[in-house]
Amino acid sequence: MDDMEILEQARARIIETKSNNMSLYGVTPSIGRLYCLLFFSDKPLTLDEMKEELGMSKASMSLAVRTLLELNMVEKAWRKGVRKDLYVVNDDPYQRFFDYFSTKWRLAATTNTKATEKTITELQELITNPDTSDEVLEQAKLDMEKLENWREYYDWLNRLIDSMETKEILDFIPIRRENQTDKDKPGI
Amino acid sequence: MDDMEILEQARARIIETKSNNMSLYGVTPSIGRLYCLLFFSDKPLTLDEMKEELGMSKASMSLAVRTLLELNMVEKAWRKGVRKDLYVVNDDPYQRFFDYFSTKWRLAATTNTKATEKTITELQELITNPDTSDEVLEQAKLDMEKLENWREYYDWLNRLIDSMETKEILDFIPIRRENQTDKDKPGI
DNA sequence: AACTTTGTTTAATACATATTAAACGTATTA
DNA sequence: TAATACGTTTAATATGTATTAAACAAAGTT
Repeated sequence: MDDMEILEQARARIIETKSNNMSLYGVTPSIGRLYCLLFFSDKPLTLDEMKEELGMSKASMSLAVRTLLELNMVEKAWRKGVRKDLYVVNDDPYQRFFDYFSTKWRLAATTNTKATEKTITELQELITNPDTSDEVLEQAKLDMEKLENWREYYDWLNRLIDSMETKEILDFIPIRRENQTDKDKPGI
Repeated sequence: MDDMEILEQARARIIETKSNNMSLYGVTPSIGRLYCLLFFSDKPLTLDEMKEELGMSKASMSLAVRTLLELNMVEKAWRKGVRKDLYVVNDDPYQRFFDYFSTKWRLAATTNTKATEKTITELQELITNPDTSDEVLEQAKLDMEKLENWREYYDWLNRLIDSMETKEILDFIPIRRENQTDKDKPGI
């Protein structure tokens, strides 16, 4: 096996693993493979190049790229004299992780909070209303307790997402730089 | 609209919102509805009761419950004299969140770390081998840099998941208790 | 042991989503 | 303005996953 084959095989392993695990970000393996293609590419790619490389249609590439753009996993690039749209990976895994939370999870937290608060208000009215039957009253009280527990959790979740957006989370879980050069090390 | 209808409608809103947002946990809306059914139920339910309530087959309920069990979102319950299996929700949203990370995300982090480290080793050999062609050598060096960046990130991700498993994350993002009773409050 | 009850697996079906070819709109070039 | 290049949308198809009925296995009851 020559050296080029070794390199290809090494990349193939990463692509295989990565494109499957990307289901955690809610994307399909084929979108994951596109991400990996861009990841290993040393230059921005066009839709035609992607289509060629992955053997898929241009329409698929267009949709896949849009998905990755929405997740902030790829970015548009620009090159003088090139009319076609070019794309490169956003090669910061931390940012990718944080962006995912500040879009998808934030949306869920917001939606849930709204529904929960509206419902809590309604239940409150039901509970204070003297016409409410005993059976419904008891159920409403139980539901209230559960929903307030959830509301508290969504508040916590929002603060967790805040800490990712502001990167304050890195104060708590610091990045351990590997090839730390001398000038980066704290002084004696 | 009588009080029972108001209660039902209130629950319906939560169920609607929640069962859709649960796609973040990688489960389908129908599994989400099952989770909500158990959430609002004031007693453990059997497969037959779930099937009845949601109008689905017993086989579906069996599969759905297993999925929720794997995610630690429901637990088996037991009642004297009841032969059928009983299930209740694990009603701790924080725990549910943490469990999700310590299973799904941990698995991804572990898998990716292994693939990445194995590949880094291979690339290292390729780089130190004097027979490697210049073209491959250059590519290998670029790949190395990217992969080491990722390895660092997986290390960070693992430590984040650690902090959820140990709940140390709550030292950084504390829970804001709402109906805090006097005895819970810190002394003067 | 024979008969029930309960939960799971299997194989078939229904449903949803990913993918594509073709039509379309828009910008660029000549 | 006509002609070309490019990306997106649309409508149809392919593929995969969710769901179910029926067969099966395991445990409980008589």
